[in-house]
Amino acid sequence: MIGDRWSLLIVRELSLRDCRYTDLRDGLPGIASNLLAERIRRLTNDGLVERHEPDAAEVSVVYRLTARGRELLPALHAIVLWASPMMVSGPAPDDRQRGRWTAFAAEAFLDRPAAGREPLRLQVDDEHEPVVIDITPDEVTASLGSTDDADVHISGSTWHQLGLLSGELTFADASRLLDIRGTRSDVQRLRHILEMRRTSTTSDHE
Amino acid sequence: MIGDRWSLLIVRELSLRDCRYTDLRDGLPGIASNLLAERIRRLTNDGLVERHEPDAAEVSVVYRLTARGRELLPALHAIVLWASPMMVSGPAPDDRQRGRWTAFAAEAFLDRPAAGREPLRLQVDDEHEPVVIDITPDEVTASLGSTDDADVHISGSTWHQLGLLSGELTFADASRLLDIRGTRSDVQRLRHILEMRRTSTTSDHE
DNA sequence: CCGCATCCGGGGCGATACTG
DNA sequence: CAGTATCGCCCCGGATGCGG
Repeated sequence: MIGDRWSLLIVRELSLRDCRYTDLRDGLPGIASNLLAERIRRLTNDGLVERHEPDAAEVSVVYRLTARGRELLPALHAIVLWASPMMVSGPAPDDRQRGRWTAFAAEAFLDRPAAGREPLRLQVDDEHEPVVIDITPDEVTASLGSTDDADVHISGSTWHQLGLLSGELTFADASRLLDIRGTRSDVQRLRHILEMRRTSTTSDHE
Repeated sequence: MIGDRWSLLIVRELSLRDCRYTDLRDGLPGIASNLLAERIRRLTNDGLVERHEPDAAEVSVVYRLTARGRELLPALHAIVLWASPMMVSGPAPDDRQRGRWTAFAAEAFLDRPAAGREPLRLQVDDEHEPVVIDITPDEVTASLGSTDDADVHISGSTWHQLGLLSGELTFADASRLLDIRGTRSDVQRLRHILEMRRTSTTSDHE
């Protein structure tokens, strides 16, 4: 059900937001449209994806993950955690990175344990695709776009943003490479959250 | 590196034991030999697998996971946990199940949290491929073969064994479907361990 | 036997074009 | 926007061969 090409990537796209057909097409550079159609059909038949017909307020068909499809997220997160060292340290010349993928890696890295008392909202300023990351004690959610009321703003290279939010860079290193703005206490809270995750996931290989 | 066909399955095979070329071929029904050779080459070049030349005591080339390759196990475990409901409840007519795959699912299900004070050794009697599962406070390891000093013997249908050790069946249900033998206290300990994992992973959907 | 390399259909895949 | 249709190609699967 999920072993063939593109299927898990479609799930990844749908994990961040419900998508129209063209959203998926844009989010999966290189996919052929016949393959996208067939993969959606398969995933729908297998009960991982729902097709949502447009009602009065809506304009277009929307695909969304079912509960069963969402159960794949821990597996995707584990894969992303495994891959993030390579994404950060050795991006090939023609590798691309998108803000939404940074968001997904951040969800993977921050998801599991508790994350602090008060909610924290990050604005990750990617040139092409800014994302907002909300960290609450219960969960971490990312969404595309910009907000006015972020606690911390992170701008700079997409790769360094990924390094920070995936735990590959120490906060100290990342703050030299990125521009991290916010009140002293909010930045400290972010640092604390990230360092908690780092010690619990990485085996301190440096 | 791991998205194409067979690669992750090769990692799965190597996670249980070091394998010769033909071991892998046997463990991956349906793989073509040219593909196996090419996948091994890729995985080796990418640093996930090591080729071990036969020394004096050895007879044959052996492949084994590198540390980096072993870091994929959490991802594989997450996939297995996601898949096990389908493996247990709806095995298709031509689905196969092997003892070693039961062992892998058991590792996935039991791996994470602490597992009790004293080590517990299970003998899973599969007709074709019996496995021994050692549960210690620190880790769960499975190996192929039989042992004399198991604490608990589990015999019966391979599917039911998988259901028990992957948490899909309650211990009560499984003990009706399987033959579970051991001292009263050892069986209770097994039951306790399995029920701990069940409550922490499943959302009690029954 | 073991560890591959080679050869050979067939089908999935990738790119483009097309349509309601 | 949401797909369908078509086409060439390469990758995959299955069989066989072959030196160590």
